[in-house]
Amino acid sequence: MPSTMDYADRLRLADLRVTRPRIAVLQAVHAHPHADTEMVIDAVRAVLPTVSQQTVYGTLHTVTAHSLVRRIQPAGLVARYESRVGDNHHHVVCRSCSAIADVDCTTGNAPCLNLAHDNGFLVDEAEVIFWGLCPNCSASQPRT
Amino acid sequence: MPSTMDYADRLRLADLRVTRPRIAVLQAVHAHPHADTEMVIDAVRAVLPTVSQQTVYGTLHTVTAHSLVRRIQPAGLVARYESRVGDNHHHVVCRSCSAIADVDCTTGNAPCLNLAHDNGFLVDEAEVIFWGLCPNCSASQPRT
DNA sequence: CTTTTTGCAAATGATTTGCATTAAC
DNA sequence: GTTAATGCAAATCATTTGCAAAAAG
Repeated sequence: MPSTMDYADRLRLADLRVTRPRIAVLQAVHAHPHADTEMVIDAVRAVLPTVSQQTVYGTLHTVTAHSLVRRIQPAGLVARYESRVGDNHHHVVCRSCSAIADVDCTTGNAPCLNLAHDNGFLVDEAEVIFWGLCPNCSASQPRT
Repeated sequence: MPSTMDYADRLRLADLRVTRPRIAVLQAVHAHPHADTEMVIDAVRAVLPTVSQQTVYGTLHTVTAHSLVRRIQPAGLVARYESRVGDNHHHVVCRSCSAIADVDCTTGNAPCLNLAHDNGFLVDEAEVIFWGLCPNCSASQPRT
């Protein structure tokens, strides 16, 4: 697992100033995959109690823009963040409890990236979200 | 193109009461694919000027719940609605102007549904969103 | 020291909720 | 006549914005 030093280095590599709130945010996202902003705020404040909500919002925006974290936002849910970046993985989302899990790419080589007809769009990313029920929720809802 | 009568029939088939606002909402969604709520409100009021904003919100919710329209909400955008339902098609979204176009499914039959590992989730839908630049925006932004 | 980041407070904006009135069946 | 849908108003809630104070390089 990356140490505090690693996060400072990553910030420097991205030409960002190294601050305690930023390191705490990166740590929080790494420690809590798919956490939303509220959860990140809680985790950050466990280490730095005085960090403001807006700083966390701003920092998440900044580190997302510099690809230090990835933002995902399935329809109807608030934004979530994760530290796995640049590896083209996807997500399963529970319709009932909104739990999210990673899905490493599917059948062979991202077949969905091959558009039959792209309408003239210049496509740079294919985002796949699988919807369903997580193990817990499918157990409690035998048949809808 | 479906007539007013068709929309009434569809509402009845879904065990929904037939009202003028509902018919106007279904017409608006059909006439403006990928319209957001605001655009639907405008289109509805062009026909029925007194329909309230909340009625449109509520009606879109109701008809979505009964699968008469489909709701899509790419990350960072407001909810959009379309009348193509049940045909498992996907979308391309422009990062610059948020234009949306349909993408008919790619390699054969929804290959993305084959999860390598589903984490125990009971998956019922695979939603694919392609991100890029629409023809207009890629023309005005030669190279970013 | 200069520039960027932080914190505080207030604003924004899409969407939801509660309730009395009205329309569908 | 009953039940469900509409309209009005107010509330919610994630997220953004403006600006002065503090910290980073």
